[in-house]
Amino acid sequence: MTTILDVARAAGLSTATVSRALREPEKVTEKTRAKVFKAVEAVNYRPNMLARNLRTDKSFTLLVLVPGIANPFFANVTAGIEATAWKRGYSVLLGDTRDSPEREEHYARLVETRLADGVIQLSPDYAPAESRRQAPYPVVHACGCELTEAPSVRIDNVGAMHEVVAHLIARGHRRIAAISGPQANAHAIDRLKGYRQALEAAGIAFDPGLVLHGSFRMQSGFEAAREILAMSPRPTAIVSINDEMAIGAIQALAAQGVSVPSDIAVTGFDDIDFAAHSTPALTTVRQPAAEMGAKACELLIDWIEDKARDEAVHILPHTLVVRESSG
Amino acid sequence: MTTILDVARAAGLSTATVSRALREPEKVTEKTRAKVFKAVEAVNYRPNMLARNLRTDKSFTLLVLVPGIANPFFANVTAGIEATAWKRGYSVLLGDTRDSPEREEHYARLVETRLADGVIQLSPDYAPAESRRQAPYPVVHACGCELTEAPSVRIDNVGAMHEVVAHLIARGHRRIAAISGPQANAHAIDRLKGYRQALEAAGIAFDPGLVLHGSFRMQSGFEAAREILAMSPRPTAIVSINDEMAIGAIQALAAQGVSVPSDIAVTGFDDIDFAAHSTPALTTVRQPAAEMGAKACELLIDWIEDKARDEAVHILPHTLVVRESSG
DNA sequence: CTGTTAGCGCCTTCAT
DNA sequence: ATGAAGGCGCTAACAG
Repeated sequence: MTTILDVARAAGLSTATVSRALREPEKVTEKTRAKVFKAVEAVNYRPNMLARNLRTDKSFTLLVLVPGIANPFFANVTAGIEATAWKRGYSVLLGDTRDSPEREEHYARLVETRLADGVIQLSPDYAPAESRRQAPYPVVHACGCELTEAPSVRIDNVGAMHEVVAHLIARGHRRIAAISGPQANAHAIDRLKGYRQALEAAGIAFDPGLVLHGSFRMQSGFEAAREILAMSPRPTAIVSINDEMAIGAIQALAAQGVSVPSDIAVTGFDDIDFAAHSTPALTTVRQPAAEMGAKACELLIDWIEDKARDEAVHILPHTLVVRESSG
Repeated sequence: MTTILDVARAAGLSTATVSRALREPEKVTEKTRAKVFKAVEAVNYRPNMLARNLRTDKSFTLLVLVPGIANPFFANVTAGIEATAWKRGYSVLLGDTRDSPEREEHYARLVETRLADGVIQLSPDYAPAESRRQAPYPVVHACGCELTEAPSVRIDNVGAMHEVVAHLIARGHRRIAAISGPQANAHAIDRLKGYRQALEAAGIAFDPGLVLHGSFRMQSGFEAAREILAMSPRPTAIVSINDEMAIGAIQALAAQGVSVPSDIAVTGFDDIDFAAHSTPALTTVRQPAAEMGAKACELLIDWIEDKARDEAVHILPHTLVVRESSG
């Protein structure tokens, strides 16, 4: 293995000068720089980052904590993070928590061992505020909820779901079922809040019996739709808290010969790629996934490098995308 | 920051003993071990991995090169990799190449700087065989093609597509269009080969005019389907090389009032989650995505740790999953 | 079984 | 502008 010493010898210089030529080229003569570069080529030198990392006590690595990388929305956020990290010279460590506390604990440990300079968290309920404030390393949330503290990025989940429901009400719907997520899920809570607000604004009484709790997965949307079909009177619209469950619901409806949107309208949330290409195309809320990841990544790297923590909650714009499924 | 020296002092031992107690507990007295653990707790010690990595010249990190993490199939392979890496004490660095040579080059550089102990490549045409053989670090392919060398994991792409086409032929189809991928894509080449073989076996002449080249994305499947509808005589079936393009095609067909499968049958490839929940549900080939990732990860770690390179190409079983879209 | 000691490769004062 | 030298925190011989 060739080291910086090999380069120094080949160039007839000291290791200190080689190091400078490589990291702060302006602090070195033009001629010296050329000699160094030539020597680097000659001995095919690659700096040993393990050594550099130890010496500088930085890993230039970001840990991304994802509840599930197979979820297209999170995959897109992650892609945005990776793109930005790449631009700024950082690498991305992938931590798939699978909503397991054990795994989160493990990955938290990883940062404490200096393997990452900071964390981007995609799950809003990862850590209670108290423990987060005490985290000995920078943490930024990319998909926050109402309670998520700065520095963080999110959309207005409450307002977005409010718009969705208002859209359905404007279409004449008054009995609107909701497919929510796990009871304690922060995004589910926010979006359900928007659902209730919209009903209230329209003078429609909230009926807890119309709210079902799924798991964010297609299958649970499928099952929820069957339950909804059994309700009487039968709802004329279903809002789902994410696109996957909406797609599962549409399938269940189609299987029962219930036509969407003419019999029942369905809406999703996220605007993953498949939403635009489902049959019928899904009305949903577009979250700027990649931008959310990118912004969170910027905030984190700024924090790491400037030592200055951004104290803002960045609320990115969402869009109600009306397609066929809402009539 | 607390170091191993702090622990040693708190325990009244040498740093060497502390190191042993932590890494090779069996080489140390029960009593010593207890003292060390207590001291670790007392000073809240976390080993500095940057130092350990330098000293041992290992990073316990694997670089995963993905053509696009937003692609659900690759996301699932990655999830399989992460799960196995976690079990064996490794971390996963995510490298999204976006099919860009510049990015691949960059990430290759990363491994040469010791930031990763090896690479798992998900794109079969990443590097020509020649350069791979010379790679100074372990590389394992998780989604190989016919030409991919060992150590690697793949399915029988040729045989799988052969089955798909044979299935359609058995249903009475003789004019079968294909939505392929980019001309040079290795998976596209393999699968197209299976398509031709199946036609040949049935005595159906291969018609290059029936083969369209997409980009693996839904939109390109959508566009391809429109072209297919304009063909005369019109094909009675469409095989797509992946599920996304098949879903895009189904949407285009539905938009034109063409019914699937009664007017035209459609098949996909991969069996991503959405395939089972599309309308109509998609006939496709199930690739064991997570298992492929897991196996590749095992091979890579074995190689890294044993210094013994597995010389086999592991061909995992696929399954033809017949659903509604093929009639 | 435990302690002493010598680096891993690099960066960074401190001199010159 | 360049060089000499020390040390980041840890592990691995080598002694005892």
